[in-house]
Amino acid sequence: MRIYNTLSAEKEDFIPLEKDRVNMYVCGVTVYDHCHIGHARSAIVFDVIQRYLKYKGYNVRFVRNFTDIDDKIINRAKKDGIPWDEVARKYTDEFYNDMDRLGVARADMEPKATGHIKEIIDIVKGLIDKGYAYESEGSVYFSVDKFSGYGKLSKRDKEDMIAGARVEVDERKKDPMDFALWKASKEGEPFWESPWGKGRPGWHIECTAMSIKHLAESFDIHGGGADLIFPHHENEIAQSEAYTGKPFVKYWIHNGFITIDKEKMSKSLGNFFTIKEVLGKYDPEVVRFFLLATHYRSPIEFSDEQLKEAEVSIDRYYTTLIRISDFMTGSGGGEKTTGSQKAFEDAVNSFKEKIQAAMDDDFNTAFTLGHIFELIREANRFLDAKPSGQKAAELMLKTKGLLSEAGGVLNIFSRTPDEWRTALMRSKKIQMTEQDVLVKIKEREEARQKKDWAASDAIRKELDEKGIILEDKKDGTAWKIKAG
RNA sequence: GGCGGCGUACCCAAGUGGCAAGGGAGAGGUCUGCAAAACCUUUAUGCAUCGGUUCAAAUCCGAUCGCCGCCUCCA
Repeated sequence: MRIYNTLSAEKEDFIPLEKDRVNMYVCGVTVYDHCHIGHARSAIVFDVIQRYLKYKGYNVRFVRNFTDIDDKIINRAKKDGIPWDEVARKYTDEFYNDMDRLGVARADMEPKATGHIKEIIDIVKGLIDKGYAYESEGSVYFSVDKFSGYGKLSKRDKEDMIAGARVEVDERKKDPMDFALWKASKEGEPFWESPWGKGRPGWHIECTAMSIKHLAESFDIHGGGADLIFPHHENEIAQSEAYTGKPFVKYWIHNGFITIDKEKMSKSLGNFFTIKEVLGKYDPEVVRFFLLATHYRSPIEFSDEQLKEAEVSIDRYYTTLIRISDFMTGSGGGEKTTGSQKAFEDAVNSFKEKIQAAMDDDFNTAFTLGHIFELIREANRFLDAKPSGQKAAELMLKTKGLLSEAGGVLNIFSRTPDEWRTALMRSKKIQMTEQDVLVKIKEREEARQKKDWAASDAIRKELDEKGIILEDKKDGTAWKIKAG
């Protein structure tokens, strides 16, 4: 398996520190507001990575934190006139609600910064003792100059950064590049007692404390959005390696952004859609598919059109599933081989290998989806040739299993076609009930018996205008929701 | 200004040295009472542009143009 490592800036063979075991830490969210679709991308990307590692047989320990104390939370609390911890609680609940809907699994450990104040203080003390940090007016800063590897993740040196000009000016720091490990609290702000007085943790230190506590001083994978590379992850490396004297993380994985009109979606630009908004228009599976149809490191332009295409693609999957089960229930008869059987068998037999090769190559979910649709095409082609008999049934059953296994890693394609149709009815806000549709189908069937094609077509048209498509089959009329 | 990334068909998007995946849209066809679905054919001798290396380049190297990100809280 190969993974692109931000630290080395190239794809590397994945060799965990401990055989068959993967320790993985992903930066979660700061709970001060609703999550937007960019947060969804990050969560889904690492959810899939975590699922695939488990699928490969690794014993994965996956930690995803919550930042539940921070300036933004304090400001939000002031603005809303509620206690800061209520803000944190509220948006933690919102996060879970969004993630559950998106099919993002819970991590094995989901620690919070405020639950690790003691560990944080111990590390800050340790860093002061080792000479990497200093106290100033009740705050503690990390001295960037003391850590020689500073900049190795974000590939920049100190001079470059200062040349960038926008470096925070703060009288209390010895050097403008230094960052806070512990922040003295102002009047009326939440605080914890510490050797340096009342205060709260800086942003970066919580991840050091929690990853060391719940994983180890050195672990395999650390992930997050690409915007965390600097300063967050760079600072994490500095303080962690200074503290332990050991390499902090072996593989750094960062996902790309979602863009709107080519610009990064962000809170500050205001060009974002919340997860809730998007899920008001599209089924969660559609959102997941849309986000996984592009490689995790590439930017994704958020687009209604692309979301609709994702919906059409998923519909193609479930439509094929219906064809397969129609075939299974109707398949009797003698063995009948067809011309397309060989190609289909090849596709079936090579499928698993292709999927794993795609995922092994830096988690290429887009390529994986390509393979899935290749198999779908072969299955449809095979069915078009009207095969029959035991051998054909076995092949179809195997196909169904393979598709479901691949879908399982991505956590899509896990519903029944009926559930998908119901989900589409909901997300497209179709006004008719299933019962209404069945009544119309019956009416039309009667017209068709009488060969009253005008009446029959009128009903088809009427339903079509409501987004419902009728399909006449040998044993009756089926219906589906128009996707896209 | 420094550092990094991207540019593949009408749209989206894989592919990082060996015949250009996949999805959508378009056109034609098979099937159908008509449809839908599905399948078949078709749509890049071409991968921003110009050079170079190589038996072989979308892929490696150099230059140019365009777009974006990070350097400040950010997924």
